Amino acid sequence: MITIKDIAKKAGVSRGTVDRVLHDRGKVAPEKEKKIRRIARELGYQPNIAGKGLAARKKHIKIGFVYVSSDQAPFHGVIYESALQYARQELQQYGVEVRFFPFDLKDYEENFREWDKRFIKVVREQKINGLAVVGMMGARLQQVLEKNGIVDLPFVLYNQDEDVKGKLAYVGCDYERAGRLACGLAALMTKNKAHVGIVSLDDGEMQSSVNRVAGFEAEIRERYPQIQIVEKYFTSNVRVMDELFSEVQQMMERHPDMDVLYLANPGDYSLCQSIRRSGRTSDIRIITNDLVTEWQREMVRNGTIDATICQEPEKQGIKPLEILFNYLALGIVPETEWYKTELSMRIGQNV
Amino acid sequence: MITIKDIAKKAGVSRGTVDRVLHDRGKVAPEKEKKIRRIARELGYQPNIAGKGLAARKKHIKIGFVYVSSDQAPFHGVIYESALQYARQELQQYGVEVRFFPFDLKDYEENFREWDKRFIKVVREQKINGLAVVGMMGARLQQVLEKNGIVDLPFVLYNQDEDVKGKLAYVGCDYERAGRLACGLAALMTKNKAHVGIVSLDDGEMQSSVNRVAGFEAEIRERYPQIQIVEKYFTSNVRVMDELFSEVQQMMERHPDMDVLYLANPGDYSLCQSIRRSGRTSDIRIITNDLVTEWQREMVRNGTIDATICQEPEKQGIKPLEILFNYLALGIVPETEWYKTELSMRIGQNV
DNA sequence: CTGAAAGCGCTAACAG
DNA sequence: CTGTTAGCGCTTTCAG
Repeated sequence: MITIKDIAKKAGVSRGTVDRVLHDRGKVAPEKEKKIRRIARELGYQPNIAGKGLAARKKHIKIGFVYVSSDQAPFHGVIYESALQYARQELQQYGVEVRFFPFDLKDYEENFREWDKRFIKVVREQKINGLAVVGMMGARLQQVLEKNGIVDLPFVLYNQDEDVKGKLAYVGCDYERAGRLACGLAALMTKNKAHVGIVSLDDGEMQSSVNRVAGFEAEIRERYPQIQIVEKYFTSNVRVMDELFSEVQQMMERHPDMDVLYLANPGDYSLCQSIRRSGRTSDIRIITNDLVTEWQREMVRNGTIDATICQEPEKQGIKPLEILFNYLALGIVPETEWYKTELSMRIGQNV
Repeated sequence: MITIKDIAKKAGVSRGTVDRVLHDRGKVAPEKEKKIRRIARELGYQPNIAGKGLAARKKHIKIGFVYVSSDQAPFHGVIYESALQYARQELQQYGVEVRFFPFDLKDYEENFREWDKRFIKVVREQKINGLAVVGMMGARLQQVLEKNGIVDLPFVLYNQDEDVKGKLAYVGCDYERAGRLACGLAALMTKNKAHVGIVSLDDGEMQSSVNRVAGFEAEIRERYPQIQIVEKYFTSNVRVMDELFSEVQQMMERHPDMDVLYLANPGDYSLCQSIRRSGRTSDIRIITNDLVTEWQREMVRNGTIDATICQEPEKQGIKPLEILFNYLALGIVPETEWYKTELSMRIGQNV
């Protein structure tokens, strides 16, 4: 294994100088620099991670993690728990500290000034070196930081992509592909001729949901001409849980041939239970997204939900921290701008 | 973070002594030992992995990796490639060397004496510290080693479990569960009333295949009383690829209601293509296992295969090495005896 | 049985 | 601009 020491000896300089060249810090005489780079290349120098890891504690790295704390979003709960555990189990060993910034969607709209203020304060005082931010907040926070003179903070987004200055990477699934996968499942369930009702608990503007539906439709066009979407229903009014059910019932009455229901953004899964209890719909196949609570798992096990498409929430919590750690502590730039989480299909036998 | 130094100071001993106690090496005065253990516990000492990692090079660890090299087994090719890359990219950094021992199933039966001899020679001369061995060879190799006076080598098995002395862990899927999953898929495809033909390219004794079929049948008993297995056909005669197809055709003629074909151990996937080409079977659903060659992927994409169940071959190559490294270099004992690889379902949309 | 010292590879801090 | 030094946490070795 080639070490920085080998390079230094061969180049007739000190390890410090080699380090400077390899990390573009400080000034080094041009000829020396060239020589060092050449030798490093020739020898095929690969920095040793264990060494870097040990030395990383000198950097006193601090990472901020912004996440959705609402109890209404168990999916984000899993993300947070995973991040927390990773921070404590792994990053702590390298002297890296992680500051968590919970925010509640509804609450934030009312008290964003206060939230922002506290956020800025902590980022500034604690000298945060990088941020992992849930998509949808990235651009907003970047703006807030800039307004307060904090620039050049590396960002990693997760769960939802955004175009943000300083973005190192995005960690999350391909929602369009998730929709395609749902369509493939619908095809599998119906010998390629499903009559699909799509229901989503959002206003029809939510990116994830929009992309899922788009993927579903694209797959119909490209592969399953016999599949029909009989109706789409979007609603963001969360107080109408029972009403939603009666809407779906009416939908099914309007389309007696409907045999697949795709919940693009199911929110509360109680709808599935209501449908099953209503009896006469027992042979409709229900496809949902995500699987985080034990209750949801149980619904898949007992057939209330026929299939569901998951997107690795754990990875969405861990990977952003890992990317930031690699970047800040080890100097490793992410290989890709988009770390795709795996889309896995779950049925009763593999929840 | 608590270090070994903190413990030493608090206990009034040297770091060396603490190290001895914590790793049960050498003798330490009983009172000192107790004190050190107590302090370590009280302080919640957690060894630092980066530190251990760096110091690990002093151990000159060598790991042996025994794998199936046959070109007939692309699945094992993926395992090998993954292990190789992991060895080069990760383990090499810690000064760990990996010696690979390919063996060809047929060839081995003829020349096992020679193979064994070479194996023993390398293990002894290179002072191999641990072995990752493909299941089915574990017990045999353990025996050979013992006969040659080499004992106490830690083993990690993969792909197939065995009861082997010194086994640290097994890495592989739950084949019974894979069979259950296949049954769940069959149910999904047929509104829970499939007529299934099972075909497997083995003599009916192969563990993985036996367990898959058992799982399939168990799931029928427990969940899908309406599903029937119309026929099972096993053959290990590989020269009869075309014959196999005509066997399956006859099977389908005997059971015109057969609508799902489960290939428990497909070997060569050409059968699927033959079936599709024969035309009149276009609405039969085919479920297979594993997905490694581009050709197989293409068959899933274009609908020749409807669904397939994968078992993470990459992990089967990497994890055994990781377990051995953790054990030998970092002193970390595996948390579980069975590292289950994930069973994922693949259809045209997520190959 | 125990302590002291050296060193794994890398980086930051300091002194020139 | 450059070299030297110290140290991250751990393990091995050597000397007692």
